Amino acid sequence: MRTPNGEMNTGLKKGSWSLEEDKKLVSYVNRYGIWNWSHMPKYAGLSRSGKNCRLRWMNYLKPNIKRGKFSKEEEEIILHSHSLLGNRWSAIATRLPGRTDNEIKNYWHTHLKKRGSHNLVHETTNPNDSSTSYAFQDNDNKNTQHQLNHVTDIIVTQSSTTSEDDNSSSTSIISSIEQEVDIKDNYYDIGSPGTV
DNA sequence: AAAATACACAACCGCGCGAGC
DNA sequence: CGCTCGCGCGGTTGTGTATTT
Repeated sequence: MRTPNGEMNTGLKKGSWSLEEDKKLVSYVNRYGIWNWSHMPKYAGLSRSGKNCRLRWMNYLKPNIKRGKFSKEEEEIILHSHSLLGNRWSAIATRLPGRTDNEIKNYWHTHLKKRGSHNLVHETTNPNDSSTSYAFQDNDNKNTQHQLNHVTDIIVTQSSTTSEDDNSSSTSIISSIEQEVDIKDNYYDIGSPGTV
């Protein structure tokens, strides 16, 4: 979109994808599968970089990708996940089957960022229920973010073992997120020497 | 009706990580 | 052990569209 139909010195096309290009990529992947993104475009007859093809496939052409507006439930999941994981969009995306990290990231920046995690705290925190106070009070808490990186693997693993087909309810997902909070809390209880 | 502004989203870029040599 | 390559991720940008003035 940046440079519609533009071309670089490398001869690789950039910018928006044409229907023809989409068709080529889809039919190639359907026929031969994904084996090597950097070599694939040549065989698929595309003047695109492998990276470009991968991005297009992952964010737009891949089967089962959900398009259109986010539901209230999805929104909730994003807010919850973001409060836990921060800007780890790919991790958040694993909780929303059919949604891509890019889509979630865009949605966050355009719809949810304004509300921010502060709002989430206000929305979810029950004064009588301290268990909901896990939402970050400070988005810029980089140390916390850094530490959270270590637990994300656990979280993602758990997510993949939790049944998560398209029909899974948001409440079950959110409750699994809340279980993750326990994991996180335990992690902090144990502590990580040398890291502050 | 036209211009200005805000919003939404596809796509690009750079970086880091892991695997293979 | 160090280097190269490919992949994936997150931040950011640019353009089309909608809304407001």
